[in-house]
Amino acid sequence: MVYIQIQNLKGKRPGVAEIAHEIEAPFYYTAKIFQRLVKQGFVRSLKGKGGGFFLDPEKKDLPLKEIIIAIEGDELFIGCGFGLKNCDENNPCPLHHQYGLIRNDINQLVTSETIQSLALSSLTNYVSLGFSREKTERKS
Amino acid sequence: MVYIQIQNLKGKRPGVAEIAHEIEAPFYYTAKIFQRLVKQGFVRSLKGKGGGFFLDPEKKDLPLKEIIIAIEGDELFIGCGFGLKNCDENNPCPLHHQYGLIRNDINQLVTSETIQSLALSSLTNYVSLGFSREKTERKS
DNA sequence: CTATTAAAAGACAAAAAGGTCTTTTAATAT
DNA sequence: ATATTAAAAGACCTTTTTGTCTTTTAATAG
Repeated sequence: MVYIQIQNLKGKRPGVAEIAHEIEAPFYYTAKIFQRLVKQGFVRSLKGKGGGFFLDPEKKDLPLKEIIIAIEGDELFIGCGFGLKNCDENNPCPLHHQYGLIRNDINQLVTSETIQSLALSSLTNYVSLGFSREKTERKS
Repeated sequence: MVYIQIQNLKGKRPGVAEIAHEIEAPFYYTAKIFQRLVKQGFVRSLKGKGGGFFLDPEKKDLPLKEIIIAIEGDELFIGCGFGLKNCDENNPCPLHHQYGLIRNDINQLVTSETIQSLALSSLTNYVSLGFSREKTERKS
């Protein structure tokens, strides 16, 4: 989704083949995943010539966290480091406190960053896409 | 494994039924997992009356990291936050730096903690097992 | 209107993870 | 020795994840 938004900001709409190549995933598998994302409303698509994927202007500022929760649930953000069901403040597992600090940082990261913020920083900073090895031109 | 060591420190050797109950996992599934851990040398076992699982004195001070790597590889400790194969310092993904900080903390945690250190802190501190809801007596 | 392009839908299939059960082996206690 | 206990081994099954392919639908260009 970040890659799509980066391309959108450049006025392009990438298709399955392009996205699959960038993230080094199989074509058909990537296609299926985006079918789900479109159905869930996170991404929009256009068929036919010049078609491809793009982000709804209202969705591009969603924090990563909401997208992750919609796709795989909130276990990462609230769950125990050992995966115990009964672990909480009253009944902490041996890793409870220390893992809690890390989990807080994860929450902080995915709450403050959005598809748009990551896309913009990829374009603004001297940071290549991470996806492919194409060279980014700097603004200067 | 931490639960086993806690029990070992109390002079007991828990069996599959007890461990499975504590971690709220199915009996047979738990049994299979420990068969693997025994085969890999992380845990030892004794059959028959009074039998059960216990940690080799030499293994109980292994950092969690080594155990995790042996079981599921080192992806968690070196991998990209977005799961990209091509992501590195020269070609960073949009999350590279920020996720790197979190990954460092994870590495720090699993490098400094061992089965023994966690077992001891469960027994020493006012910290219940996290596993069951049994009350811990304080030392005082 | 027709050809072309590209995603959507849905059927399949392979592989991995999760889970169950039976039989065998190795301890211990009597 | 024998009975009992408990893990080891391995067969088997179910569910989920991953991956592939064909057909259909929708958009655009000419």
